[in-house]
Amino acid sequence: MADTPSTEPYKGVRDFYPADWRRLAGVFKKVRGLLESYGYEEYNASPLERSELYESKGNEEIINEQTYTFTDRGDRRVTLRPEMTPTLARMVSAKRRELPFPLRWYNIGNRFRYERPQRGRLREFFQTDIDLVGLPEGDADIEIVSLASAILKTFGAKETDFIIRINSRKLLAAASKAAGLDDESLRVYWQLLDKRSKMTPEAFEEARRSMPGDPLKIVEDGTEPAVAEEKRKLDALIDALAAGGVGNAVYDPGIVRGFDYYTGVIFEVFDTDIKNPRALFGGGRYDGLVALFGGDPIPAVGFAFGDVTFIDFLETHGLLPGFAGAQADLYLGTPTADRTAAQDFARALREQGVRVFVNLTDKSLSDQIKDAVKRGIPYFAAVGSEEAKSGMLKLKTLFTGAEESLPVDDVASRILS
RNA sequence: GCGGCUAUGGUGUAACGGCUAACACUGGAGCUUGUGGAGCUCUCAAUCCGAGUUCGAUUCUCGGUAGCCGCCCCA
Repeated sequence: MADTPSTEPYKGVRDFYPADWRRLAGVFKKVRGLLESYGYEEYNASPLERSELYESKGNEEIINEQTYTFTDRGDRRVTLRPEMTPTLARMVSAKRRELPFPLRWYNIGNRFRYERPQRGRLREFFQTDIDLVGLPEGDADIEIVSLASAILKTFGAKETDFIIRINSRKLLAAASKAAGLDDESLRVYWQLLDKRSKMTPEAFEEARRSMPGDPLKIVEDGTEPAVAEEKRKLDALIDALAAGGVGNAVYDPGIVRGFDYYTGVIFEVFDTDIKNPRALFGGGRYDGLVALFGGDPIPAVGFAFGDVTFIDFLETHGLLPGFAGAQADLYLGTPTADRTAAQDFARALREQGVRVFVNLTDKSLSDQIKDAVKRGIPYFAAVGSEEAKSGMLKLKTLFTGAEESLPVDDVASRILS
């Protein structure tokens, strides 16, 4: 008994039964439709990557403690991808001479993080990554932030349901330089900014005063020319977004983001519902990442969002579509063990695009109807010797109970209409 | 990595330290061999693991494990 395998999935990962997967796949389908309407193409790669891909960038603690990393039988160090951006940068760099820039690429796939599961955080989750590669700051940033907004709106979200908080790494860097902070105090200051939303205003002000310099003050004063210039560019971005129909983007000095590779605009999208304070989307400009593989830098901007927080958001706001669906349109019942007639009908109907399910059990016809109802299949017809002879089907609409006799050639158009 | 809460059939719940661990739903079989979801009957199925206290532990204690919720971190 001790060796009986558990039916539980591995810690922090999920099983997707057909009803679960239908829901998730339905959301993905809608996301794909929106992205493709903007000319974005889906790419993909293996979840297995060389560990070195993550070691030259990002943050040491994340790589060492928060990834699935192991050594394969050939002594190669392998990591299950925790994010897609390095893979994208690697792929872009590898074919930099032949790809038609700018690239509009997206990927929907699983990511792995070795950390303790809690609300909205699992060890495997699905993430959508959207990137625009090969254009400098400016219109590309506007398109990317607009896309984030468009995805939410295509699910029916209103601008009052979410807010886009924007900051700029260049602005942070210029202000920090002007404030004369050394690297260590800079790190502490950015951490403080990151925690601002979790602090009371008084606590934040007090912590801010205890720092050796105050970059935020320099931004607010606007007297330092280099800082004022970056702030002006950020304001221009927000104005351009508003002009393009994205009215809920705001400057937020508390947006910092954890990764070192961001070089320009950074942003996060939040639910305006205070019960759900987690970031829904996050991203920014990373102009230096592709150059890590050699060659000239290729500028890029993008963002990503995970399925767990996204679906939480949709549910919270009553925006999750039903995605009601059944495994088939028509259930062909078989009164006897001879199912050849039913199979013949099924083949003909499938060629006309009907999803047909043929009963293969020995259940009574009445149980077969119950089975069809339980499965949510909308139409039922029994096929036995009578039907084989006449070529007529008695098509029953299970939802209403109505039954009509149709020649088999008319069944497909009736069901699909 | 740190802390809090929880753990009983597949699911949701019940059981002053004391009888054969109860109920509902679900699953299976039947009433019903060419047409409905109901109803009725029967039936499968559980105290997370390991110590301890006790005459006796689902119940109390400790440890482990798992889940949830926070913290850290967050690509």
